[in-house]
Amino acid sequence: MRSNLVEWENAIVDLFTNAAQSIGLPKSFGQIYGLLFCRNEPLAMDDVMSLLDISKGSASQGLRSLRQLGAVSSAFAPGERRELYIAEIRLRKLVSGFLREQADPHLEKGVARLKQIEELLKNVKEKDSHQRGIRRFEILTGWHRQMSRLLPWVKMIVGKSDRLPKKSSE
Amino acid sequence: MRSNLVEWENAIVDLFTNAAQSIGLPKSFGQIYGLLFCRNEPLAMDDVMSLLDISKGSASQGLRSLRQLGAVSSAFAPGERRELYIAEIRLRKLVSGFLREQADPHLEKGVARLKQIEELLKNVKEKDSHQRGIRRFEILTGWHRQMSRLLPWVKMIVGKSDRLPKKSSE
DNA sequence: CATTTTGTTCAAAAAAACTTGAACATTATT
DNA sequence: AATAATGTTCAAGTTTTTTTGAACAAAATG
Repeated sequence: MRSNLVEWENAIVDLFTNAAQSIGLPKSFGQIYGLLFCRNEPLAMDDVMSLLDISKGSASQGLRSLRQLGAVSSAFAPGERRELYIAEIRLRKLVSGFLREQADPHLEKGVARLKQIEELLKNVKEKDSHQRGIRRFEILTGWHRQMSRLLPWVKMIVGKSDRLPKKSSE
Repeated sequence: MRSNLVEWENAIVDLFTNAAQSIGLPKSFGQIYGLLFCRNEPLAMDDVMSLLDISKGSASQGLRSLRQLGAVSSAFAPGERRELYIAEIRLRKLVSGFLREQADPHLEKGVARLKQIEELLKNVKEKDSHQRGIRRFEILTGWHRQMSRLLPWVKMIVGKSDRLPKKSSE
């Protein structure tokens, strides 16, 4: 990574770049979040662009999506016209934002799809096919229920001891 | 979807096609799993290819990966030389296979990356940067611990009432 | 052992996802 | 009001991922 950042910052940006990709987010989102995560002071979009060598478009879209995910929030500074950004570092918030924006919508689409399948099954004439379809429908319905139950638990569990004891004073 | 399947089967294949993509697996994996999920009898690779209109390569790779994920297993039938496949329908198995193959490796890579960051921090001369880096390292370590704790819970919770009560006899 | 059946591999083609940058919009400054 | 600063959008370009299919390997059959 060609760069403007110190070594350990680069390593962290890399770490988040990978993490982002592994949960299905673009590389640039990871880079941006990683950079903000490293810094104590809020950064402007311009800073993000120049420190990471990414385009205006990526920076703009990345910051917007990260804000929507609750992974980044705006900060204000006196005598500063530009919008400034800081990383959300509470894991609970990150996880719940991610689930809200990514998992929940899928579960909802799931309901719609299940309904559609149920409809289709009503028009099935052959007995065997119908019975087989009903069985599959029931299985999927069960899965859906279980996943719906799971998410709240995840949000809870991850919240437990979120904040670390502060060793180094800051 | 141009096809050889009945309507409701197509709808289910579609559902899994989407599900696969949303968890970062290729479309074709979803199609294959979806097809097997619909059927009572095991299918051969040939059947998968022709029923879904996908290439040999996709079928071969898809079946292999699905087996590795524990989402599909081989079945044998008398007087059949080809290998036959059936879908694993226990959600617990599906989830734990997915976590084992996808999440666990990332957590392990995470440990390595954290170690690397820790190393880099040892060479940091400026006090401020060092302190900031240490703090970030601690946060990441905490996150890692929490995620490691979470996964076993997920595997547990999804297992609870896995099998549905059988309404329609089959 | 030649042939057929079944399955794997992998380079090239196709498709999908991401990034860029220039044009546009909006709001502040002079 | 003109200019400058900041931010958004989106078509086109780039990169990455997925799919295809032909060549190859392995095992069964005649």
